[in-house]
Amino acid sequence: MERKVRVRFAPSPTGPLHIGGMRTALYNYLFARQQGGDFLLRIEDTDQGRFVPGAEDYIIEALKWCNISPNEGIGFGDGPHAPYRQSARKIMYREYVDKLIESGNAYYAFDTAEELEALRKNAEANKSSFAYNANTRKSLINSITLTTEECEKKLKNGDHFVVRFKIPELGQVMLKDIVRGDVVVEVSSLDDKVLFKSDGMPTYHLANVVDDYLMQITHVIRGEEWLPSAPLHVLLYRSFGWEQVMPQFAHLPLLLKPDGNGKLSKRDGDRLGFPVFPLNWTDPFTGEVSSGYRERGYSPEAFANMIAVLGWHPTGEQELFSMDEMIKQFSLERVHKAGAKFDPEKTKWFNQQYLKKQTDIELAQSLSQYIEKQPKYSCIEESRKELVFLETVCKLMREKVHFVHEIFDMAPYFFFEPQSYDESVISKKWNDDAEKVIQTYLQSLQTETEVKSNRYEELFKATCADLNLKDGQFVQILRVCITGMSGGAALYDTMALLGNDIVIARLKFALNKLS
RNA sequence: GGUCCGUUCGUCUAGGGGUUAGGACGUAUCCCUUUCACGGAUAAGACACGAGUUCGAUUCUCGUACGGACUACCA
Repeated sequence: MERKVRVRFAPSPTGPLHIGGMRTALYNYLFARQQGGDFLLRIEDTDQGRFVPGAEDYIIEALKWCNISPNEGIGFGDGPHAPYRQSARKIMYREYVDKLIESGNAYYAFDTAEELEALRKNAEANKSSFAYNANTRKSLINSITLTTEECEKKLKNGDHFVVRFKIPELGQVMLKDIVRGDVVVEVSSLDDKVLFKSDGMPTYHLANVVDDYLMQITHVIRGEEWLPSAPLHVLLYRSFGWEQVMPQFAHLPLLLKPDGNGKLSKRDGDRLGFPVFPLNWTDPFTGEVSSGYRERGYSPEAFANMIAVLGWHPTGEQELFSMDEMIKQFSLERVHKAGAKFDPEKTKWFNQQYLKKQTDIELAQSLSQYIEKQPKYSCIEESRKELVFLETVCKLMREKVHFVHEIFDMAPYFFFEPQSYDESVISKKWNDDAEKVIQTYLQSLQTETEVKSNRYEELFKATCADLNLKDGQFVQILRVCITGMSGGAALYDTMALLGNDIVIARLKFALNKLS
């Protein structure tokens, strides 16, 4: 019988999600939406020692920002399988561990962490390695080596114990992975992983399998770092007798560092100057702030598009995909096998592409929000904060930027009176002729009212012609006098927007400063 | 070390037994343009290596090299 597709994103709230985690969430979401299935968010907080305040809220906020909405789970209205936080499901796991112990697939182990650590160190010193497995469990302290009485006594005593999975001695596990094909592993290479910790909490392996079963998950889409433990998970399903409803696996390629090798980590962002997180994050312990894509001015659509094509691509040469297009075209079969090196440069291009799709007024609204947060906001004249003004600014600047905020950052002359003038242009082009041109132009402007863009141009050309000079040589000078800068928006349009009074004032000021 | 995964321009990728191996980012040059951009055009730039299968392999198989993940009472 065809089951309804149900997938989950199951992060651990140990810090902010980075772009790799966001991509995993996205792929789960795309797949669920395309298949008409469910997508749920489950919080895997079985390690109480790694709890980080705020991390869970961060995850929810990041998903919402990116329009990756689970239809079930923490932060999204829960659902029929609540609770969706593993710490709140704690009591359920014990029942399942007991089943495994009863069926002989798991056993109590009483070795302390220190004892095992010593064994590991020892093995390392001998250039070998220690694993709790079929060979070594016979000589360690557990319910296999202990008599039933001894074991019960220890349990009754309240001695600390863990429950370990008993890996079969012989055989192979075959894992069918949608991305990678069949992966075969000898069970003898696996070790007896802890399923149930001495603090009464399950480990990831147990909780993940039990919850996926209970929540009727059909596809496990997760990062490649889980591939090595996937055979264990298969064995777990088998031991529980759940193999018929075992989810299909799809292990996603890793996101790699832009420089060198290795998987992208939280540190790389600060080191290389680009965000690795969707949103800003302040570490609650150190106060350290890591920057996010949202705060850097990326649109969520651009962000989603850019992470989606890092490891997945449909046939053809399309690069830009709306969320709906991605939902339509996504397929796990077309996810790459190899890891993708993250390229921070290309992210800017993606944002630019999405910026181009926005209307002037939409841009003006975003720009307005940005300007309000500027320290010099109060110095800006009121009329230049108005949307109609900003709309024209955006119209003039939109082709020149990757981000809305750059409109403000790159073109301060729309908001402030220039105080200094680009030295490279002045030193090269400011001379007696230039002064004469600006002087004459200023005079003719003073006789005009309501000057339009093409009139500014006409007048400037006429001014130069009257002086027997070529206008082309002096346009740069005019630009610098008006804006202070050597590059920027279409000059005469800029002047028209600013208005004749401002233009005259700026020319006077410049003449004063430069001559 | 062991287990597993991977390898097409610098990067993201399309392709796939016979192709001038395509696109995008970035880089360079040119055109457009009074600037800066946008846009357009052009250029440089890749099938890791060695065998095998085959008339033919970048594509299939096997090795080698290189890279990566995992190897906790973390997820």
